[in-house]
Amino acid sequence: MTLAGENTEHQILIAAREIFIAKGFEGARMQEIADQAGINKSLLHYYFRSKENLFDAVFSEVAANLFPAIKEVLGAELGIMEKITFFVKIYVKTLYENPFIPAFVINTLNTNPDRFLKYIKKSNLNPMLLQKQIDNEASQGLIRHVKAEHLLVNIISMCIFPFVARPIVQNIFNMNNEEYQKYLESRQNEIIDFVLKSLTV
Amino acid sequence: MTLAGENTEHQILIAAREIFIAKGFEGARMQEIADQAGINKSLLHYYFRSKENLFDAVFSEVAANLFPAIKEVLGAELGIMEKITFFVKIYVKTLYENPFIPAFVINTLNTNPDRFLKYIKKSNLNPMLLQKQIDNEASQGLIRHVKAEHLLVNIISMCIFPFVARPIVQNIFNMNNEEYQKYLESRQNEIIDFVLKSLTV
DNA sequence: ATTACTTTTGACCACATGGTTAAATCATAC
DNA sequence: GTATGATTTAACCATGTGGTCAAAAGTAAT
Repeated sequence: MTLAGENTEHQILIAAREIFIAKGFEGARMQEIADQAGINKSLLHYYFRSKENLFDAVFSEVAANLFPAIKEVLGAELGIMEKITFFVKIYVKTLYENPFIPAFVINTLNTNPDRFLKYIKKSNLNPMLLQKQIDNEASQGLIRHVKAEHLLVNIISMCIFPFVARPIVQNIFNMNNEEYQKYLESRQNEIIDFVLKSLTV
Repeated sequence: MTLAGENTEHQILIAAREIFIAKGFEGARMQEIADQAGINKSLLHYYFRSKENLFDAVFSEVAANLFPAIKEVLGAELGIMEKITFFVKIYVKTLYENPFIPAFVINTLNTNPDRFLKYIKKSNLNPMLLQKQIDNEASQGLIRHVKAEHLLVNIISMCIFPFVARPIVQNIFNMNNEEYQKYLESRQNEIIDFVLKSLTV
């Protein structure tokens, strides 16, 4: 593959990513992706045989970037409290920079479950270790005892939800866009506070 | 409108609801809805002029059922602790009975924001009252001080997320379907615990 | 039974969609 | 510069889509 080719392919992926994220698999149009990439529609099929293939290329890349952050932090050499603090900060920041990805993944997850199953690639995210650490620190009286599958889901829920349900939340609390940005930022510390307080013995 | 007509219209709405929830607006096919309802495709257009209209009828009904529960509980004559307990129990139960609705709403919200805006119908959900109550109980030393817009979002996040991200969560924690059902049930008390512990002074 | 009206159907249409193909253009090596 | 292979394009195609329409079937009153 020559340089021109690689560049084109990259342009296509960028364009496809944008369109697919905005409209989902069914809502996206090959022509629109081509326009966005500034190329002929046939080129899409030249580089990626079909819409499915193109989507897969986009989705696998997007989905792949969702887990490493979690995994890395959870595996770090830190106490639970510090891990949580680190995780929330990193995760919310990541979401802040890619605010539409969670809704895209959730959408794909629920309307094309089969398509998603290809990428489950055993996330290698082993919650057993986290549970061990929790049990350990709990027996030392540092935190109260909780189940990892609840703690982790609780934290991730609170991080992600304001991004996927933004219009609702924004409306209920009567915020304009600027205020919502600030709200999202302020949630970092609020979530950390909320969780740590809850873990206090 | 005769009885036959009302019945047919109802059948259509039931079928449309099922298909739209499963596949979203773009993914749903009028023919499929007609088949599901056991009628001719033309009848869809006879009762609802267009796909948009049919979707609107479905969505407004589905969305409308999302808020009253929240509103009712929040307005009740209960202390914060009791309100939270009640709310989580009612809400998770509702979700349990309609597990695909949150993803459907989130999907619509994000891929067709304009379509959603029609239904914002000032939810009448006034968080000011909740904030007043929080401030009040906090000054009495019953709970610590928190902001309503964070507390409410935190609680709702933890209730909804496991339903919209089920495949991911189920995979990470290696649960089969039965185990996930139990997990969802067990979350009721876990969430309540988590929140109440966090509110302790 | 006839009339007037609503409900239901099958045939049809215009158009958008994903995809194909053959030719044109571009690079690169000789 | 010419031959060879990769890249790009324009013109098409088959099919699926939402939607229309006129006719058929059903319903109820007279």
